Amino acid sequence: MPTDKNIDLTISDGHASAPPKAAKKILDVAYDLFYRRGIRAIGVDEIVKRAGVTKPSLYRSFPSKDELAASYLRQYDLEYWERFDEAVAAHPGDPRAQIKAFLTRIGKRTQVADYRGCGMTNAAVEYPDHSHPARVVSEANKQELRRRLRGMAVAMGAQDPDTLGDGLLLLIEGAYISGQLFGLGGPAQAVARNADLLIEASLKK
Amino acid sequence: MPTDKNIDLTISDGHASAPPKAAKKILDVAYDLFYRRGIRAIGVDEIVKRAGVTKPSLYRSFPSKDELAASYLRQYDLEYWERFDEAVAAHPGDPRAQIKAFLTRIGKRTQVADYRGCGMTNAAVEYPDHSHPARVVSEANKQELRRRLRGMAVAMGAQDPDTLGDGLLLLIEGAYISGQLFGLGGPAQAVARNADLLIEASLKK
DNA sequence: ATGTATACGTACCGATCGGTAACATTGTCA
DNA sequence: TGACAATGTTACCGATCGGTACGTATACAT
Repeated sequence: MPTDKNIDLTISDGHASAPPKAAKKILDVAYDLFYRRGIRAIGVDEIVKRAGVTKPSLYRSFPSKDELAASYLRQYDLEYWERFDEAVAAHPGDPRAQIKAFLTRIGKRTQVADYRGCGMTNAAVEYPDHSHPARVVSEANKQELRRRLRGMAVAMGAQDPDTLGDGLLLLIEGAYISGQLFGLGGPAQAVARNADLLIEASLKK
Repeated sequence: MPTDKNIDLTISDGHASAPPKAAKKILDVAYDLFYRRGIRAIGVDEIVKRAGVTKPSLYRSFPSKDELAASYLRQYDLEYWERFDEAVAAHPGDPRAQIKAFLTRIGKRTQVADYRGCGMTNAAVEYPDHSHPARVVSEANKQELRRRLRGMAVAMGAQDPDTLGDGLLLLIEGAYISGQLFGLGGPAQAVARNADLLIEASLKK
């Protein structure tokens, strides 16, 4: 294989600062593989092969496969809140519209073949042990989601904000899971509609 | 086919007339291990060791580990619909109360330490490949759940029964997942309350 | 040019994975 | 007693698992 090491060293990087490039390629490939096929299903050999690097390179940047999985989820966490904040920013001061926008987006994303749900949720299912590095990241992400949803339920003026926030979380998690269980035409496409019904029923009258 | 169906009808009492069947012990142990710690996380060696049998015994009763996992889920399916039908039978002719009973039970089950959610859901997360034997069982179970919930939504007199049925399914799946993510005090304890709110908001007026 | 630090590659480790071959032992029933 | 089916015993297979010892190449500052 003529994988010349000089051709793709710089991926149109802005400046000449040189954080390790192998680490980025590894994390990118691991992200894709872990998300699509599951963490336990992917071996480190496949990661380094697809990344065009070698195993020692992986273990110089990451202490273990478990820690690589945690890094994958930390990256996932960043992008997750980016999407969340986009929905929030699109409707300033209107939490109900923010939720609707976020859920509509989720509902759309679930309606593609081979949708794989939420990487955080999936990782928690794969690693029941609460002390696993990947699970720690996953649980923190979900705690934060709960916190935000309950806060938005307060801002919406719900009679029982905690119950509404938790109800929205249940609908969201249900969408992630049933999206990958049912594929196209599944229940996840109804998540925004149901959330809006639930919100309507939960407001102070 | 060397292995017959081997459906147990062991009398299995204190007398020496019924040798405990290896297949049953294997399936019982696999059930417990697969459910609590995940299918991919458990090796066949651990199963046979805990079952007090040997590996050839496992492979005389089950063609492969994947098929053993499918058998585990078929057993899970049986017990799942037993619990479902119990809630239904407790409130004849009252689908709303049936749902409430079923969801109250789920909400309670989630409020224990180390709750592990739904074995069907977990298996689907562990095996994204739709052709995997375990996933086939899992998807069939969820299709049936969707069918029943939509039917009950019709019987409740919902304005849009399919939407309500799917909304209930999302809440249920959300409870399974968030139950194992949050543990005690998590959002899953609010599943019955939210389902009732959603039902109330979905009925014809 | 040379030292030094960093990035990378070759080759390998022991353990475990799912699965099997060949044979010995047991209990049951005819 | 003989036949049969189920299970146990031991040893083994190739593949893959996560992880590492150790030598080599490149970059840069002196």
